[in-house]
Amino acid sequence: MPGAQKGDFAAKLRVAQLRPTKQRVALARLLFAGADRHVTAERLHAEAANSGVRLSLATVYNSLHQFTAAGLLRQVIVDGEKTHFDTNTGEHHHFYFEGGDLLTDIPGGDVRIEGLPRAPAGTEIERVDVVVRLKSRG
Amino acid sequence: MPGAQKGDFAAKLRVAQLRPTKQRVALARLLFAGADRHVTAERLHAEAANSGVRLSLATVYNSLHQFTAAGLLRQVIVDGEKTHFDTNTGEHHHFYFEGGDLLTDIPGGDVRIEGLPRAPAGTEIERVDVVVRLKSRG
DNA sequence: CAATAGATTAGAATTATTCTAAATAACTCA
DNA sequence: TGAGTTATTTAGAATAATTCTAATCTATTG
Ligand SMILES: [Mn+2]
Ligand SMILES: [Mn+2]
Ligand SMILES: [Zn+2]
Ligand SMILES: [Zn+2]
Repeated sequence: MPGAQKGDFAAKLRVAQLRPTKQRVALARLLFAGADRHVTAERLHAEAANSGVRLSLATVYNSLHQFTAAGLLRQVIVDGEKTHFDTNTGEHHHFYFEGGDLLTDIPGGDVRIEGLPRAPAGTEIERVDVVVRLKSRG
Repeated sequence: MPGAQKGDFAAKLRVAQLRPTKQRVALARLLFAGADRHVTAERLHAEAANSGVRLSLATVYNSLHQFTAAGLLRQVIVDGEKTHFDTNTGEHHHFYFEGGDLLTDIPGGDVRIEGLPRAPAGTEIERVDVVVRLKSRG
C-alpha cells in the first residue's frame, strides 16, 4: 500500500485525478484533516506558510479551483470582496457575519424553503443558497 | 413647486438629503423611472452614456453607494466579480442565471424559510438572502 | 450674486484574481 | 531505474472591479 501513511490525502487526490504533489497534499491536509471549514485563498496561503509549507498564492488558487472542480470543495459567495471555499459539499446554508468575515454552517436538513416559483423556461435550478446575514447586537 | 416637472427625481433625492445634481438626477431617472431593476455600475454607466449623459464611472459608483445608504437601493451579492444593485428594496429573493449575468426577482411574500436556527449569541439577523442559481436546461 | 459646502472627475492606487511562460516534479514503462 | 512525457508550480505581469486623491466644478443659501 504505497503512500498510505501520510493520511489518505494523496489517495484522495489521486481519486480526483490530481497528482499528489507536495503542495496539493499540504493544502489537502490543511483543508480536510479536521472539521469542515471555510477559507479564502489568502488565508489558506498564510496558513500554509505558518505550517512551514512554501508555495505560491497562484498554486493555492489553482488548487482551490481544481478541488472545487473535483467536488472536494464548493465556493460560497457572500462577500463582494473575496471568494470563500467550503469543505462541506453537502446541502447546507450559511450564517455570515460581515464584521469578521466569518462563515458558519447551517445544516441543510433543518432548513426548508417553501413557495419558490418554478425555474423560468429553458432553465433548471442548480442550487439554492441561503445566507443569513448577521450583525452584532447593539 | 420648484423643479417638479422633470419627474420627481430631484425631489426624491432631496428627501434623501442628496443634492439633485445633473448626474444624480440622470441616474435616478434611469433607475427609478420604470419597473424595478438590477444593475451593475458598469452597465448603468454605459446606459447613461447611451442616453446622452456624460458622467464618470466614479460618479456612478458614488451615486449607487449613496442611494444604497439612503435606502433607495440595495446590493445583491450573487457573483464574485461584480456587485449588483437592486431598485427593489422590499423583502424578496432572486433567481440568478450565471451565463448571462441575469438577476430576476422572486417576490418575498411567496417564499417561506423554515427551520432556521436562531442567531448565534451576541448577533442578530440583519437579512436572509435566498439565491436560486439557474443553469440552462441541457 | 458671493461665499461655502458638497459633488464630480481624471487618473492613480488597491485588491482579488488570473494569465504567461519558463522551470520543475510526478508518472510511465521499457 | 532512467529517459521521456506530461502535469504542476511559480514569479511576475496582466486584468478587472472598485476606491481614493486632490483639483475643479456646482448647487445652495443668504
Ligand atoms: Mn454579475
Ligand atoms: Mn475583485
Ligand atoms: Zn459551509
Ligand atoms: Zn431584486
